[in-house]
Amino acid sequence: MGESEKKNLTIADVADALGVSKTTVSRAISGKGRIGEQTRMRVMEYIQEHDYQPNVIAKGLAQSKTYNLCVVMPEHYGMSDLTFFQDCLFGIEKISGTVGYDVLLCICNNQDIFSLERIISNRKVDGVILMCSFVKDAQIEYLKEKQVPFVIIGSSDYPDVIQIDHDHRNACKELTGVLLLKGMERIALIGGNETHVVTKSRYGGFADAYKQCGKEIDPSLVYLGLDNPVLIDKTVRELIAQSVEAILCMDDAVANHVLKALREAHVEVPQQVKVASFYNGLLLENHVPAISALSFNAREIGMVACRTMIDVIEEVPVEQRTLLPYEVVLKESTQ
Amino acid sequence: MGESEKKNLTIADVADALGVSKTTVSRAISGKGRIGEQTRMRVMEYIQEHDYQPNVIAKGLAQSKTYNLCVVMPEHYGMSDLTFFQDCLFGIEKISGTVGYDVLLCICNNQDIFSLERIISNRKVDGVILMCSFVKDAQIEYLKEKQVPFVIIGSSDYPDVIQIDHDHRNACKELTGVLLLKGMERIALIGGNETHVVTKSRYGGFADAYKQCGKEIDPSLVYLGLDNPVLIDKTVRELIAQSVEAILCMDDAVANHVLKALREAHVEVPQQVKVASFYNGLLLENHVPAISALSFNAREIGMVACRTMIDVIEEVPVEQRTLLPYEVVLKESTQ
DNA sequence: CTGAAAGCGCTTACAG
DNA sequence: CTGAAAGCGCTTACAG
Repeated sequence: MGESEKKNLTIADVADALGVSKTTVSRAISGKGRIGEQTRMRVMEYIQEHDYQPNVIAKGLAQSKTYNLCVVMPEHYGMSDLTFFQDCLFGIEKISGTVGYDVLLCICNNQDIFSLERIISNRKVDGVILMCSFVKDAQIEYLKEKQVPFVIIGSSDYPDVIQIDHDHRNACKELTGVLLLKGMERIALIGGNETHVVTKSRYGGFADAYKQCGKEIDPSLVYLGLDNPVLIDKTVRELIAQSVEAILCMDDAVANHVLKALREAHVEVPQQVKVASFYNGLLLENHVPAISALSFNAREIGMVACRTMIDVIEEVPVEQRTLLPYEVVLKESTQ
Repeated sequence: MGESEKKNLTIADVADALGVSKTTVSRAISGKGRIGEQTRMRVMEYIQEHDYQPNVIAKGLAQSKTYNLCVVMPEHYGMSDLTFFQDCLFGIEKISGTVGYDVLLCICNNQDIFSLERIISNRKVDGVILMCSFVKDAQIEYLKEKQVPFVIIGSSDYPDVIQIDHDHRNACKELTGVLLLKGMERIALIGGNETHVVTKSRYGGFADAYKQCGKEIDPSLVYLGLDNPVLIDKTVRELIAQSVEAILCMDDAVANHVLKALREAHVEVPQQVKVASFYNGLLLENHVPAISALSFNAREIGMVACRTMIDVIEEVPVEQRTLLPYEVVLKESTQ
């Protein structure tokens, strides 16, 4: 005690101190290979007392492992994705930490996966988690080519990719169904980046609800790909002119703008027009009136994705696709 | 070509292929040590053609380096911090990638730095960047004790810590000054987490402005530590009753609630009360009326912090404190 | 200018 | 049950 503990202990140090071989120490620590209970105890005790910390990098080199996961975030994000990615990331980090893996961050956009390529060719990770996937996805194509284990958060039409997703389709179906059951005839659907796979799922759910009720979608009320406030404003005014009864928004950033446009046009929610969002982030949290929306647990999906990724790395069998539950939260805006 | 390139090339492979020693190959690649221009070229050519990728992990082990940076994000965040952290992170990643470092993510709160301890004792990083620091900061104390190189984004009263910050104090002084110069007498200041160092800086700037004008702060108009909508609501109502002329908000999440409370009380901005924010995120982006606010470049501070961290690691001298510029953006809400 | 050898700190057949 | 030795893929004095 009181020693200047500048130098880190190595496995050789503890072997020497105990008069055993490095092999024995290694075995005591890893639990692999036969070893006498006595010696094991001695080693563990010494290690505890002298605060020996194995060098994970060296261990990794010997095992051709890194104990790192790469998680790739999209470079471009909107206000509402952001909290999703953040919470999701926290979920990933939470699990990875508990099983001794670390998270290496990678920022990509679908046009430029240079950053991902660097990390992979540097062999810095054992697997990668894609937080965002696209209809045509350069990341997926690259990872498949390089035969790097990966999972995606979301869905994908690429074959053989391991997917962890929320059940957006059924969620959207259910929320749309609620409005349809109220007898609404003129329901608009707006927003949604069409390069994202989730946009297809959401639209699919919307369509499913119509089909189930035996009604037809009115294509003139569907505006996909609206990605800026000015367009949304304009669209909302058009919808009002067409005496729309309800507006479904692809996410709460869209909903936020829709609500603003409605307010400016002095249209009351929910009295004159009902509004709901297909994704519920922090943005609308304190809105008055409270906004009906789908609710997904971002942290949970991160945790499940991470668990799955590690299973893949450690070669335990996993489901090809796992679908997580959702909540339909009906509030004032659809009443 | 066409070969199944399952096995990665090693430095030994290229040495063999070229009939030189591993030493020579290593030197050709690293540029360190004497080496004939001829042989250097031969090595480089071979490497290029056969797409040899050095194993960064092995290199690191030999050099006792990791080529990883740890960036720690706070676990708890508000809507307005979030875009800051995100952009900042992107700035860090941008620079780190270009100089061959990767970013290891760590989530901490000031009570629980377990995650950071794990990464440090696993020796997974060469240095750490703290994106958020506290008046009493367990992270800083730990890193100093362990003698791990680190820099912080923000300011700190701990001795000898390398700080990269925006000049919040002068920024706040300037914005407050603008209102004071308009002849406002009753300016309120609200919001701000008092465990954050930046809250002190902001308040300091606010106070500086008063001092410069030879006026006195009215303590009954200062509400620090307001961290929830309900409290903000209540406070805004009190302020209205006290016929406040302007409300300065510590950040735009606070501003957002203030604006909402004002709207509900049918108080017009800026006609009856002026409003401005000391931090400008995405949240107020499209607000009507447009909100005056301070503007800081989060991506830039991330880049500078990362550059500084790497300089520290590579032992090039750095400034103890670097202060980045700000913009005071005056819009409708203070006119 | 070039190379043989030891070393970074672990793991893991192989032999006893 | 335990250990000597080779190996993971690099770097770097040291010697020539």
